[in-house]
Amino acid sequence: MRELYPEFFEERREKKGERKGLPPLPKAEKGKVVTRFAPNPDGAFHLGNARAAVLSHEYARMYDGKFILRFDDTDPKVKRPEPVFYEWIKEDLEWLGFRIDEIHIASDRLELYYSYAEKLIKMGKAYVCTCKPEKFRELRDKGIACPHRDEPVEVQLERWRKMLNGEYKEGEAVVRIKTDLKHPNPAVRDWPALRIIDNPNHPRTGNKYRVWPLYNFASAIDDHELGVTHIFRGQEHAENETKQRYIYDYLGWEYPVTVHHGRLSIEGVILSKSKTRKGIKEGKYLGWDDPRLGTIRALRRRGIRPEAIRKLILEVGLKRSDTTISWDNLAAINRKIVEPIANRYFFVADPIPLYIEGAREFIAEIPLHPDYPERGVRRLKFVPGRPVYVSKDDMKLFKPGNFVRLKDLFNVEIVEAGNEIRAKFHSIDYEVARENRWRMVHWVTEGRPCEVWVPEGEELIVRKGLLESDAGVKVGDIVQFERFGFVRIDGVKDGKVRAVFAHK
RNA sequence: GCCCCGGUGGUGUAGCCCGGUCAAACAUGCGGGCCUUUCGAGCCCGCGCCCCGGGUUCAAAUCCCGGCCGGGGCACCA
Repeated sequence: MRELYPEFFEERREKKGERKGLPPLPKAEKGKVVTRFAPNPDGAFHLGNARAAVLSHEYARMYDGKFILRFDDTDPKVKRPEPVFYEWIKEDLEWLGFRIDEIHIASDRLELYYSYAEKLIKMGKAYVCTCKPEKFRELRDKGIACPHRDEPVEVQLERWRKMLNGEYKEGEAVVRIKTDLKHPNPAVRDWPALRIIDNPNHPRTGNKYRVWPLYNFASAIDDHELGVTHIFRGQEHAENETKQRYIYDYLGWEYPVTVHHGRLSIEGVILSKSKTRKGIKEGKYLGWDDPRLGTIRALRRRGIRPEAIRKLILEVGLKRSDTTISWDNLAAINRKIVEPIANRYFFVADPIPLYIEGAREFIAEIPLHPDYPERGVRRLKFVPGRPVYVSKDDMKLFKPGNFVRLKDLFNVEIVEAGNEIRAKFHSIDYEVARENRWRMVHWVTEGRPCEVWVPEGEELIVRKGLLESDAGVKVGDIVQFERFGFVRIDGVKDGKVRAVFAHK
């Protein structure tokens, strides 16, 4: 069939073919796409945020456009920004391989928001409401205008001045955007745009400003002012669009194209900012880069490569439903990237001495990477009378009468197995082990102390053991501990090595 | 309670807009085999999915209605 009518199958593939990369973006023109990523610097950047960031950046590049990083740091109180996170977020984005074309910080732009607030008040599209919050909510739920809504512009401007000059205290006045009071969603009705914070003590502006815009106001204005054409954000923002569109309509602006994606999480990895912050405070987590966490820094610390994160997010795409991917999935992507670069070493977890009788001195030469002999070898020296160490994990193989091959060394017969193991030399050749299907184990002679941190859900398991003594590892290396898994070297101190487990 | 979204193998996606070529594709996972001085990588074989019920139609994963399940929003947070 296929041979007779190749065109037929060709055509079919085109119509229903595989999607390569991201689908085209609506209303996107080469060179004119502007996207942005707008985090609040109140915590570390994590995989969940990375979805919006990667999509935004990827599309900006796909269309030769511009990618903007904007810090939405307009809440000095509830979600307080911290100086360190401005730096970290930028670093993490760069680590992911992003080219950031512009950086803007909302807290630098307060005067801009003020000018638009005033403009909207003058237009009669916004007003200063001095209702108690509960009172307003009550009216709003009934679809009734609050007493301040329809007062003349001069009165509104006077109140606005009082907000700015401090005559109103925190909680006493708020600027609201007029909307349809009968809007089916009560949250949309006359939503708040700017509020007062008495002692903001903002990390960047201190107490210079007391009137702060709320997210929907600042974001709506900035997206327009910065020329953003396409917005990618989580579906939790879908209803904010309804609110923001009022401003766009009043000012005659065109609303950007929006894509709402679902939430992205990884099974068994903690993402929540508040949970993380709490855990750190209580000493449960070591910090924002604790390997159990899903922050970009934590993933990096575990040896996850930036390409893997990007590829994962692109694979998940723009689906609107939430996705929880399994660690296996990320691991599979990462393994392909890391496998060719990771040199091999023997790490023996929970070492047990193995005494061998009848063997001569022998030096095992093992390639650093089996596929790249040019990288050289490591040498492990066996000395008669001195034990080698094997892992307790392999204990089931060490039964008297069993044969095992010490990888790249020789074959032995187990004589006795307990807190230490006795064996006698059998033969050198690998072929013998292979023909008899003897299992192979890794080992070290002296070894240097090494511990591997293995994150498992809420637990961080520390595997202590011995790493081959001459292993030339340095911090940041991603290596494979043979038969154990891929790890990233996290610290080397006084010859002691600490590694963080990535995956098998 | 009200207002939005979603629901394709164990997991993640493609296909749905424009019904047939979809007893459904890709990746991962799992089982088995080959190869290999790693239980790694690679190669081969196998397993496994259209939430349910109606309707429209010659024909439905795809369109319509209802149900069920899941997520999100309903802050002077972002």
